[in-house]
Amino acid sequence: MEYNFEEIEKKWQEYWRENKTYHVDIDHDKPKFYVLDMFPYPSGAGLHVGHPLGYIASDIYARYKRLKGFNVLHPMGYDAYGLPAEQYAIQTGTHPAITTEKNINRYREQMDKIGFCYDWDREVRTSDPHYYKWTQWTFIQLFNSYYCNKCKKAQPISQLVDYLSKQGTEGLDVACTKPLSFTAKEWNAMSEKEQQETLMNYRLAYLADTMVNWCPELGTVLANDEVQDGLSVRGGYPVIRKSMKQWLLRITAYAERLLQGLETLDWTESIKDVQRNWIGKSMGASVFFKVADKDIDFEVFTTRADTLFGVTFMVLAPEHEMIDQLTTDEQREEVVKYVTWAKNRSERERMSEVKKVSGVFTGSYAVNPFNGTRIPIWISDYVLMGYGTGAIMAVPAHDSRDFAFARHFNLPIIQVVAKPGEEPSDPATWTESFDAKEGVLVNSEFLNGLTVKKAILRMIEELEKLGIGKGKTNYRLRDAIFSRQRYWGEPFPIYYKDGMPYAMDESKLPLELPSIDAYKPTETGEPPLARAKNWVTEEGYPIETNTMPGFAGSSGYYLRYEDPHNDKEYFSREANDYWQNVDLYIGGAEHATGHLIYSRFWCKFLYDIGLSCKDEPFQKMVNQGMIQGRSSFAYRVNLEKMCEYDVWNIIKDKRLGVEFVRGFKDGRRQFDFFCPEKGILIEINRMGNLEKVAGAWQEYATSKGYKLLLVPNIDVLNDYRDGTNIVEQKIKDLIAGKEVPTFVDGMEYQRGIIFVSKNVKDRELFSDPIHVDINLVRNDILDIDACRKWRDDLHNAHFIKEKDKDGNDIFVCDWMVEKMSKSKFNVQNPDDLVLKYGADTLRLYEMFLGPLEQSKPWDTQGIEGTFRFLKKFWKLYTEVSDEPATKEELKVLHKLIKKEEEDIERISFNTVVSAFMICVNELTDMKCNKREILEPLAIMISPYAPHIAEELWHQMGHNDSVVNQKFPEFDASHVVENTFTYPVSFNGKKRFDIELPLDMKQDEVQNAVVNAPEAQKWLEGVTIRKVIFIPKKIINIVVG
RNA sequence: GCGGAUGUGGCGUAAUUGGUAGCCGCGCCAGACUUAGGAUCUGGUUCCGUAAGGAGUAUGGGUUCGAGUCCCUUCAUCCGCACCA
Repeated sequence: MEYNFEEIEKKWQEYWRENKTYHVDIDHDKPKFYVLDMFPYPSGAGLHVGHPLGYIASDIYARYKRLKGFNVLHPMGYDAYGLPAEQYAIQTGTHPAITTEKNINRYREQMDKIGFCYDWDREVRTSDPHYYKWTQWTFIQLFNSYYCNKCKKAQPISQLVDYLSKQGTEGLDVACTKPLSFTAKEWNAMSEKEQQETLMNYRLAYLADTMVNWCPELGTVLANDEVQDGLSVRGGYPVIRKSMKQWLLRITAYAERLLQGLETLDWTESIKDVQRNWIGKSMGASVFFKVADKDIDFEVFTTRADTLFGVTFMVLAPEHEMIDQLTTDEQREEVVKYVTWAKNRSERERMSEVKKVSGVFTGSYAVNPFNGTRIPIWISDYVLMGYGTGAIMAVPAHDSRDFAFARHFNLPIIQVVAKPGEEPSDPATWTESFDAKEGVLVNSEFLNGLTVKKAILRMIEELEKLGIGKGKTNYRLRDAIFSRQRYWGEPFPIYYKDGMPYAMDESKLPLELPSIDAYKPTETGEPPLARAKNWVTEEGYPIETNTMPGFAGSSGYYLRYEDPHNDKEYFSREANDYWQNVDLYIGGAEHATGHLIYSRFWCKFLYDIGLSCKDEPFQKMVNQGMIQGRSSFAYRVNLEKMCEYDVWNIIKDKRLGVEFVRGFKDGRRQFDFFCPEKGILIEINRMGNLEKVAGAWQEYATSKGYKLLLVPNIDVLNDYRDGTNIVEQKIKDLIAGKEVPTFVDGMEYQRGIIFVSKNVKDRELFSDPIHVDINLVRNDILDIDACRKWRDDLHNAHFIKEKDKDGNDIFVCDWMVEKMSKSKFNVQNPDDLVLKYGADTLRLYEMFLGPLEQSKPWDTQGIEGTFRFLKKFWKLYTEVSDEPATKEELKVLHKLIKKEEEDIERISFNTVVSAFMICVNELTDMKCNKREILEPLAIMISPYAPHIAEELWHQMGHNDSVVNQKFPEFDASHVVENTFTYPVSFNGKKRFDIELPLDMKQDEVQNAVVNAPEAQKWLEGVTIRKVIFIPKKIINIVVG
């Protein structure tokens, strides 16, 4: 019987659906395992072969764990809110829900064909009110919480209100936007509105005026990770900085926990590094500097308190609030000019002109607290308001940016750190700063002689003693902007009373997204929700018109899968106690600073309020690499270049008896070829171009006494096609002194693209590669007929072919690895492959391609190999016998059991496919058809190729699903050997093999090897110095 | 500039702890069968060399009886971050 994958796959997909094979429930008799794929956004383009890579890997892992006795949670759903559907809505008026639904159905259809073991009963969609009810609910909890720095967790805001009413801000240590200071009396005297305003300083979800990334084109605000190089990641539209009232999440409160938590996670170092970098913790000191002749001071943040004696100027960011106070009257005009200029620069300009030094002097001086030196205070945009205090102490000797600034404005440079063992030198002679992370302090009074590390500590000590500074930790992480001026997102459960926001009562949830007439912002620039009718509470208070960003719904989705139909709570205690967090999370690495950090924050908050039993969402994560496309190119002839090339081949090297030169120039005139001896000028070009210049050039030629030959490209091409050699004949006639018409109209030129095969000689001199559809190419050989039909403009294309070794004409294409994309005609669609080879082949091949984490090109041909393997596998089961298996057969099986277990556990899926192939090759050679081998083998391949496994399992007489079996136990006794074939090396170079019993002792082994006939040749004339014998590994004889 | 990753046949890769470099597959070569195919099967396939043999895991060096693997140097490619004080 043939391997009919089409029938088999359809049959079992239906069976699994009908029998709810993949439905899971809490089962306290089994350990749980949670395998999750990153939440997909259902884009309109559907899946290409790169998308299912991670899904197949997680599916294999999930199925494997199930065979190993785990109760495996493996759900799938959709991150259904997103910009593309909304952009489409704006353009066409189609409700984004309709577009999204359509895309989801397409995704689902594609996924179903691949045979995943998702429990679809648990599917969630972020745009479903049953789901976003809990997104809104979580937002309310964030709104009603603050972060206590002492107990290091979120607390109810009511507790803070209580505290403030009793003690004011005295002794308060909580996360806030700005440190405030007031007494209990003052607090109690505040109006309700004032109190609400004050609380905004502490809430974990708060409303504030912020500089945001505003994208006018998209009409919305974007998060930092949604902007790249001043352009929106989605769409590539310009982004400007703008101040707007926005909802923010106080993620900065969790900076330290987000950083520390990384240590407990089994993620790649590179992703952890990206997150560490994003959080950007730096430990240093905050120092207050007094301003000379004024009774004010200002604060700077530095990580290098040790270099305080090297400070020769101060720099403030142009947005610094004290600029006005610090600017002297003489400097005012210039300062205002500079600040205005700096503030109006776009983020893009500022970033692209990083190297340009600009700045202005305020006229004021700060005072060095230790030696009283007056330090000029400058303003420059190389200092950012958003980091630290927006003011720095500049140490030009040891900071490259300060150095550049000092040199530009001629400010002094003082060296305070010397390289260990080196004398300080004159900074005036330096060409760059010495960014000394290690070294010994000099010119620094009480710090002299200390190492950098010790000096920092000592300086902080001194600062604290004087009460003008203290050790401080700074984070680069910013609070997450949580408002979007869009329609297609979760509405905020917030209404406004007296201009102050209030959270709705939880009983009002979900607050459903209203329908509106158009999806654009209003004429007055308000978000689309402002178009909704009656967008007010029952009491008539207006409801927030912003919606939540994409990461709102995707931050806690993995928890909802644990209890997706719960109407009463986000998820039940019971479900969460059982399923806990995700054990294995598979997805791309591109979410490192977005989803993966927001989810961790979300989780930690839910942990703090006692909802999630774990404070990290994804215990182990694997980031699959990208699948790249293998594009095919045909070389397209550049007519000009080719014709010149052809003619040159006729005349070069005195082939026609006279010398020609290429590229002859006379003044502004330039000709392709020139023969000085006979005075012949030759120019090759398009007919049209030749006609234009013919008159003038003829005149020039006549005046010089030259003969002119203008050759239309077409003549050269005709020579090429029919070998008439008219061009050659013309040139010969000219040389012979005959009269030749300057140019003769050639035949009618049929416009058509000319292609040239890859290995045609000198092809690179006259052709350029263009993409051709990979479906037209097989083994790099182009199907010319198909290519002609592919595009209208190729109907009459001409192909210059080459010969293969049998003398057949073929057209060879070149290839290149690049991104898989429609425009490159290199997209492989999983549906097509499933149709042609079946899902099992596709699954195996995607894994076989290489290590999951690595990026690799998709080889269109390679899939045939795995297809052949499955056919070979199928054949093993043709007639299953009940005879007992032989020792060798058992050994083959158990080798595979061990290999598969070990490799799946270490996420090495590609090597398992190889191992299957080796096993099947060996069993085929042995003609093995024993049930004792084939039954466990069917179970073992089921994670990879579930359909064929299920079919064969049933064919062998079983009525239950292969999915519910147990993974076979490895029995080491089947693989023990009593002999080993040792490689014998001389001086580390392997010379021959020798089979020896494993229990042989060193001296016996030595004897056997030295006396082996193959060894004699290598022992001749040398002495044995040493014999290395490693049992079961190698024998190495050192001779000399 | 900083940080991370990767570099092995024509191609994708394998070699799990320092122990036979190139498993498995694609492609290619030869053969068998054939209704002469983009089917199937068998054998071969790192490079140089007829061979014996030699060379060989980006580069140069080191440690070791032994290095793709460990250490140092340089180069290339990819990714992330970037006036972050």
